[in-house]
Amino acid sequence: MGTTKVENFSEKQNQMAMMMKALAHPARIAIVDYLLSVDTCICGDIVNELPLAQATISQHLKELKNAGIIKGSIEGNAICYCIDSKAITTLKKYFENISMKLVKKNNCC
Amino acid sequence: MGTTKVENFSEKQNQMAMMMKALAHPARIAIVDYLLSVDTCICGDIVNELPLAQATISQHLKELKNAGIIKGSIEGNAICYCIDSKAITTLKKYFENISMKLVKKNNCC
DNA sequence: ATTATTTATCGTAATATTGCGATATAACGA
DNA sequence: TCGTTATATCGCAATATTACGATAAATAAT
Repeated sequence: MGTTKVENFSEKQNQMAMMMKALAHPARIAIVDYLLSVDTCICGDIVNELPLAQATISQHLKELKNAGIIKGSIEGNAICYCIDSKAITTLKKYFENISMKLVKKNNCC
Repeated sequence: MGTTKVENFSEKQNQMAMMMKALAHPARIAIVDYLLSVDTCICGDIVNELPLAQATISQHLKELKNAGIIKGSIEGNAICYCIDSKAITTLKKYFENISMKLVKKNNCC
């Protein structure tokens, strides 16, 4: 136990859950916030922006990258991170679809 | 350690992360899927729909309810659950806002 | 070449999550 | 009242997550 029973759910459901999980932490939301706040996506100073140790932030960035929320490319000494709009579009569509379906329903509660 | 350093992040960031966390599990995505698939929100047969024990599903429903994703009202013997459109709107707007900001940016990556 | 800067990884401790059987609670029907 | 049905809660075991210091790796600057 303790393990999610992934095999019982659809590919899409698992994928959706994975993306949500990547954003299910305030530090990772803060990272996304920060990436949006800067003009270009050339960064490398995320560590100074967040009140967490460098190792911790590196771990959070890895999770965001694994889920496809951000992507990073090596820029000389530092690494340039930015948001992957593809993932955002998927998530946006997911909620827009739910929203649309809810309007069509006679929500009794 | 092991605890999220909630105090270091904004109210909004923590709230956003909490909602995402509620959806960060395939079973909970499946529950939302199911609630959308039925016409009315009068249910009470979620347990038969998912390949998980009743205790587990009850726990997942509790988490969704705590995060404000669903709401439930007692309907005689059973409980009527449905999606709370308020939460969905918040999440939808969050991603629409990111999407909009990304368009305005010269994404270099 | 040596040192500084930046990011990743390892190891580890503390805590959280997942899942389920067992049991409790509460309303319904006979 | 008594059994049935629906949901919640408890307690526990297995596993995952969070956080960080230490250290590694890789490039930049001197």
